[in-house]
Amino acid sequence: MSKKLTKRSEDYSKWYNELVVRADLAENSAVRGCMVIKPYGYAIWEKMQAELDRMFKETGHQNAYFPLFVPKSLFEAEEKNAEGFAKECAVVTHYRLKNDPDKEGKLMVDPNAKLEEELVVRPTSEAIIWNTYKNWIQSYRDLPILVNQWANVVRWEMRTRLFLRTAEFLWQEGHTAHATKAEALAEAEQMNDVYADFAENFMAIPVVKGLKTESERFAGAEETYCIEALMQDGKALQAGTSHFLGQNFAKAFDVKFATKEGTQDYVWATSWGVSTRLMGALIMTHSDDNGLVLPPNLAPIQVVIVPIYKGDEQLAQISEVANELVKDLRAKGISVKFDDRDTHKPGFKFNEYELKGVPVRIAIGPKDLEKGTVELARRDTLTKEFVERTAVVEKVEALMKEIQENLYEKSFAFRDAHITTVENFEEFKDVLENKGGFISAHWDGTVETEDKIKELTKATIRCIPLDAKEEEGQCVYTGKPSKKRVLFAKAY
RNA sequence: CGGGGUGUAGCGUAGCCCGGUUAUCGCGCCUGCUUUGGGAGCAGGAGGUCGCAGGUUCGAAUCCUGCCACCCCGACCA
Repeated sequence: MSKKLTKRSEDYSKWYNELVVRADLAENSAVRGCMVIKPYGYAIWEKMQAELDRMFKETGHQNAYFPLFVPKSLFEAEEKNAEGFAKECAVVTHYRLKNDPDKEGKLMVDPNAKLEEELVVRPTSEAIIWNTYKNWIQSYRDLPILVNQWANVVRWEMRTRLFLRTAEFLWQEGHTAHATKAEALAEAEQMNDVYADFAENFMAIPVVKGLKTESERFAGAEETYCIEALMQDGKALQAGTSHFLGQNFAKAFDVKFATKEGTQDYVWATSWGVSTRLMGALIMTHSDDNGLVLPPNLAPIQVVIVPIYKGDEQLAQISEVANELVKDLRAKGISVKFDDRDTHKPGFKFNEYELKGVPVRIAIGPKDLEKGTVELARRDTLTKEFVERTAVVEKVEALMKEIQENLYEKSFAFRDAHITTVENFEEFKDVLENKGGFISAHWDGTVETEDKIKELTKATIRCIPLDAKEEEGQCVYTGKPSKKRVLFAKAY
């Protein structure tokens, strides 16, 4: 195996897979379609969780936990939701194994231990949660309920890809109940804004906020808000969704409440989620041919210090300087690793930390001891400079902000350059084929046209941007009148 | 589930068509010495049910049959 990664330009999928594995983020497991998230990858996910959790709580939400198993009868209560997920459900049918009488040392499913009712392993938790909410809600005084759950879900996908689509994935799912439609709608929109804020300001990933078309909408939702990001290969990635569920689940699970006026009404609902798929978005937005590039906000290690030395005596001298730096940087809340392993050479370490996306690297060698400097390297620009030892802490502190901003600006510029406005179908196909990215075009609003375009080009409507201007135009495919442009793209 | 492909050491592979000593090479791993400012060099070493089962043969990684697993392209999809 070559030491260098496959280049992005050569084979984007291969580059992605190699990067995920070699940067120590995750790997395929022995279980079909399931992935092992390795400690380094999980540390990044934990940072994301912590920030999201903070944002949820800031907007009044609390965490709770609901069962992994959903009895089939509950699962099928909301018909559209059930239908939408039916084809990818793992189902538990038995509760016991026994020794196989025909095969020594082997086990078999005990046919006498068949469950009376099958249990669906949750592909999403609306059903079990709304069945529970029924018991929690009697009056408008019980509302709103603003609950989030951190959990794993299972969707038995045919084809899987590390982080982007795995049979089991980690996510958070918020499930809220409200007394009015307006309040529920505001909640759905608010949480989509939270996601956008998180993606852009924390992950440095620019996103388009929008609404899904009817055919792309969550099964069981009245309206699906989403954030769409653009990957470096020109394909779009749905990074988060927030659904206005109307009264669909309240009706399916008979959740009524007494209003202030003394009447009975069904509860209004939302649900919203982001998953470990965001890790995929992170990787495919910022990384380069040398490996992962992490925004400082997400980096488990923000600064790594690599000593360059001959002999124990020199290492001791360098360690003294390094340890002081570690202390000073930590005092500023910066996470630092001093890599004094004697088992690897500096050049090896440089490449390793680049592969892992550590934002800033400090190298200290004999020359630096002499001059009172350190060598400071940025992962995002791959530039190096010598900095006075006394100025390092201040410099690094500034770099944390600068790199975070630079990554956002870089990906914003790329995204911006890949939103192409087109007026006719020839142009549409040409841009899709040769340039990629989002295509801003008029659409006549029908499912038929959307399907036809998908069939012909593999592009789907990623969203109807929330900030789309009213303008008179003609559908890019049928020529029928249209009042707004929508964003098309090939998607992950 | 349809169409195509692949299974050889931890990873990536040669050998297979045309059967024949001890199964090739690279990375990684172990030991020693020399090294250390961009993935070290040299020397030595360990590691294999050639996916599984059966068949043909004096002899099978190689040929035949069956099975299994995985990958790619569809359908599905956060």
